[in-house]
Amino acid sequence: MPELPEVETVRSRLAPVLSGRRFDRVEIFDPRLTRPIDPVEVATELEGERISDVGRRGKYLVVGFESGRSLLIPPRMTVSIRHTPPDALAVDPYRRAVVRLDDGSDVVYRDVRRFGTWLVVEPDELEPYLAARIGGEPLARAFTPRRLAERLRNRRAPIKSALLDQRTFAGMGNIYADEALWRAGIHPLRPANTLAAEDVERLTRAVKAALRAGIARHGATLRDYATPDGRRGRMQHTLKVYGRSGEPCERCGAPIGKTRVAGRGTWYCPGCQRLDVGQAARRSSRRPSRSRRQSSV
DNA sequence: AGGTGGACCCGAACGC
DNA sequence: TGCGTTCGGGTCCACC
Repeated sequence: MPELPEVETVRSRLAPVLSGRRFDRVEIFDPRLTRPIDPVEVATELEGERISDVGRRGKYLVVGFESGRSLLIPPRMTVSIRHTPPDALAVDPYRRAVVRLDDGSDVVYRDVRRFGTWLVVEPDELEPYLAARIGGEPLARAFTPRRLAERLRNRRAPIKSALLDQRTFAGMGNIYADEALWRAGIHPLRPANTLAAEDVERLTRAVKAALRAGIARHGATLRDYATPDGRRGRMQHTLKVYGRSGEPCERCGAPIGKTRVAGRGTWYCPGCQRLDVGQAARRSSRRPSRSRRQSSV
């Protein structure tokens, strides 16, 4: 499920090869992709547009054109985007769109579950559209413990629910939320507004570290996700808790547990992500030095 | 108003 | 072996 690290990996691979290229021919095979707008209308609109940049906001891929328009692509669950020589890939039933660029190469868009969408927005529509849906970028300098604390202050929901809410900040999904909470030593069910300043500080660092780890390994390929050149990510090999029920926590040795939060499968360490009060004292007694614990985050 | 759960999708995993 | 059922997960939306 593409989250920020996966979308960022796709963006960084596509940007150098797409920038300056023109959409020569656009074929959309699935009307759901552009619903409620007619796919032929969207395809016609896109043909002739020249790409100025390939950006990202949260989990949205943002293809910017020289005209000032943008193509917004949230990959949701099962999208993969490949950049290939012309007609290089075998046709498969989940191919939803193909763009032929003016250098003859193809951008092939695949989506098994059809949750992904394409939306063309005018220059003045982009920011309002995004602002209504997502908060700030967690890897930006402006994402500080103070900022995060503000976003969590009035929220009684479990901290994991708050992390999955894209308006808290943009880009967390189910995998990296669990990973960040493990790194911060915070139980996923902890009410967000009960985090102490120190907890929020650790969580801020943990969020950045978890996302950066994902980017460094080109994302996590659990099933459908692939980089634009067709390779798998490597992050799935180094996840600390996600999908690891019963395996020993690498920090305290307790078997990783699984529960359900906000309707999502949720993995955590019952040993070092305690829900009860007094957890901070117990946790710090497990680790000799504070600086060492921070370095693991 | 904040929070929760169903709908949308469809392959994989599971159960009988 | 084969079939029906359940699961999962990002986002929107109805409902509490």
